[in-house]
Amino acid sequence: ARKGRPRLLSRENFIELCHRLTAEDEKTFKALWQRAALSVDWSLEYATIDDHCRRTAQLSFLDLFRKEHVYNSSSPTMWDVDFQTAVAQAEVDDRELTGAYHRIEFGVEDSDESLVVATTRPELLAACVGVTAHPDDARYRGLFGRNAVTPLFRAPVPIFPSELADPDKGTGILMVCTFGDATDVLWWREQRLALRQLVQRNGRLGDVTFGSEGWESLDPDAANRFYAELAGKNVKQAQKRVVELLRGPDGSATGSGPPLQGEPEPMEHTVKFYEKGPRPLEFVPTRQWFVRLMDKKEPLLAKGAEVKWHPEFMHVRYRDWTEGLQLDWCVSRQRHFGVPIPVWYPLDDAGEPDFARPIPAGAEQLPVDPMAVPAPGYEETQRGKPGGFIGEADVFDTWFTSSMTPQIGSHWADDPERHAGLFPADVRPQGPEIIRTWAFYTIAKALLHEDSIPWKNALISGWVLDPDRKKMSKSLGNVQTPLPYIERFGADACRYWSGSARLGVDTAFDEKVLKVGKRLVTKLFNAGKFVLAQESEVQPITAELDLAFVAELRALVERTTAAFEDFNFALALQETETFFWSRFTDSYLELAKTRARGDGADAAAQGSAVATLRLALDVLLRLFAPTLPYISEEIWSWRFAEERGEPSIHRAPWPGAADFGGIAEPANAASLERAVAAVQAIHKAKADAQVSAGREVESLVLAGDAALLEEIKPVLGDVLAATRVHTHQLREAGDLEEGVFGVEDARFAERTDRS
RNA sequence: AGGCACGUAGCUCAGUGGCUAGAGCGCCGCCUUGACACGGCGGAGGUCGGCGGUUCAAUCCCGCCCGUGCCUACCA
Repeated sequence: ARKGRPRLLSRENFIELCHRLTAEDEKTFKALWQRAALSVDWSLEYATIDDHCRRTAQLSFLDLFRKEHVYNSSSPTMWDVDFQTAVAQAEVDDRELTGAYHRIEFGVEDSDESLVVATTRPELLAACVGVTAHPDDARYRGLFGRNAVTPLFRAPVPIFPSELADPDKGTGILMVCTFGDATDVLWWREQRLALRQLVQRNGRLGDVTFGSEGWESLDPDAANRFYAELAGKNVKQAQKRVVELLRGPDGSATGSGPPLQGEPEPMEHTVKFYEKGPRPLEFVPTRQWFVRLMDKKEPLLAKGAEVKWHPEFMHVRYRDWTEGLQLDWCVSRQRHFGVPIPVWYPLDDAGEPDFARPIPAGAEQLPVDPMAVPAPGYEETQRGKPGGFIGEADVFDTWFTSSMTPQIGSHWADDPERHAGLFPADVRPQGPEIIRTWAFYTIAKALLHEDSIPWKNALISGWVLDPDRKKMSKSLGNVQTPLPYIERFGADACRYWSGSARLGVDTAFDEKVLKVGKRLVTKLFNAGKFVLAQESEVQPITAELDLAFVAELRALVERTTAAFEDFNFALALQETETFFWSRFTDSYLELAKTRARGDGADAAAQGSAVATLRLALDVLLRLFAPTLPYISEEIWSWRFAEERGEPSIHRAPWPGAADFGGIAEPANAASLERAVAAVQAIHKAKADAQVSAGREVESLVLAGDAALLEEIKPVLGDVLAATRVHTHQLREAGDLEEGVFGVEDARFAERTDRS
């Protein structure tokens, strides 16, 4: 509606354009999500504007209507003058603005007394309907019950006491207007003050006539003369002009000079804005539909406590928001594109709508547009005619539909059996900034419809911050989209990065993490290539080194599974990654590779190593699969897909006891650790001698304490093979650190060129 | 102003009432290794924001303070 341009479009054309645009956006998003390998069942795809969702949202309304949880009323509502629609509390943003206290002298009726109010909104002076101060404020106690007289417009308005007035703010006495802010609305209701609505829906001051009913003035001619200068102006323009008028002596309510006392005094204050709006919200009386929530804080809090929040402290945000609710949920929006509110209103003989007797749609006719279809029991020809009907033109707040996400998925509206099986849902993943909207309204709907929670777990992510730790936003121009990174690093690397972020913790975007992810993918590729290149026959796993490694692998599966079950996918990834890198590729694989190739090993020992390598790859791939779907699927396809008769790793069973059946425990759980320590000592000896780790060793002496030497024996063959030691001796030494080997008298072979 | 979270190596982040506080990146040195140089080995680098307290023992628990982010309130 801004700048008036879209108004050239008809409602129908506008809606048509919206459909076209959303279809394009959907395509883009779907392509991105598929590229990012989101494991979505695309057969269940929906759009919140499609028939199924419109039916669900409208059915939700009808259910709430039947249960009397919704009502329509004409009352001051937060209104965005640019978007020209009502907004809900949850869509409001506070912004710091510089304003100014304007001190304005009022008269007191039938006396020569005066008072000075302080206001930041002098342009609403014509809408002043009262004056109030704190009951204990000695300065003003004598004025309560009498009338003040406004300058310029000479309107007599009641002076009343209110606890809400702060004696320390401004002058301690203030004018009540219809409507400057939420407190004005409160006073207007409590004191049953007059309604002098000045600001119109378009944000401009309307036409009013002082001296007419509701616009009383002691001097209507003067009032109208002044007001003529303001009518039609927007709020900002009107403020400028009214201040000029107040600087003149003519408008004084006391005859003692200009009403404006001194110069306006700049101050900082917070003002409510629609989250997308450029100008402050106004309170404008309009007819709106509301969902009654203010009387349901207790059950809302109870349902919130039933949900398991991850991380737990996010529950506090829900609680704080719910406890702080101040208004029922305004669900009607004055927009073209959206889900229509499925009601009509009967017209009386004079053609006036009876809003107190709305006609709801029948459940069987959903989805329905009351602007296109006649009310039940009426003919289309009766639309707009006396004795006929009109259709509701408003649409729902988008959250009214989005709050039904679990029910949309479970087909609450048309498949009770499916709904019973899928509701409440297991998990809601979402961002922290929409706890007060998406999460809150979804919980509210589940409560109102079925006295249920909508989902058992709420997973609240953190934010991705830009590299300077600032929140990404359009206005800062620091927003990143995933596609360029998917192209540069691959989808798996991007998923590695997002999968590393802890729930509820903000993470600065860092390309380094993508590089690490890409490196992991490459390493997996190479490790997979090596493991599956070992073609010799698989034998039972019996070698001590292999058994010790398998025992560690089994423990890893348990830790990773537990982490996933706790929704701690970052820990699951970290556990698997660390194990893969340090225990598998750096340790076990290096130790077992010679034996697996068959160099000097018997068939049983070789087969044991090959079996272990295959098992490790098989299990690790499946542990990685949720985070790195592409590379794990690729490697899986090389051999396991056919072997297992399961083409996709993503449908293979999760690793568990079945993978470890019949494999014995190692004689010594620390066997792998001992072997690693021995290799490390020999590598260090080579590094000290500045020869490559691959250099053959003619002979060396491996030193260690007696227990250590005993423990190394079962895996010594693998150690010597991995380090290419030809002959060795063991020597008992007491002067080494615990668990550490020493290498003595190493004689390295001459370097030989490999052919 | 209140609430919640965070503050750990140059950077991005793990972590625990007790072994010498960790990883990756970056940095320095060595190794052109046979799945992988997008690799391997070795190394330097930290008063765990500050000050108090509880404890035999605190980076971790408690209090206060400083800084950062978010939420809520203030909106004359």
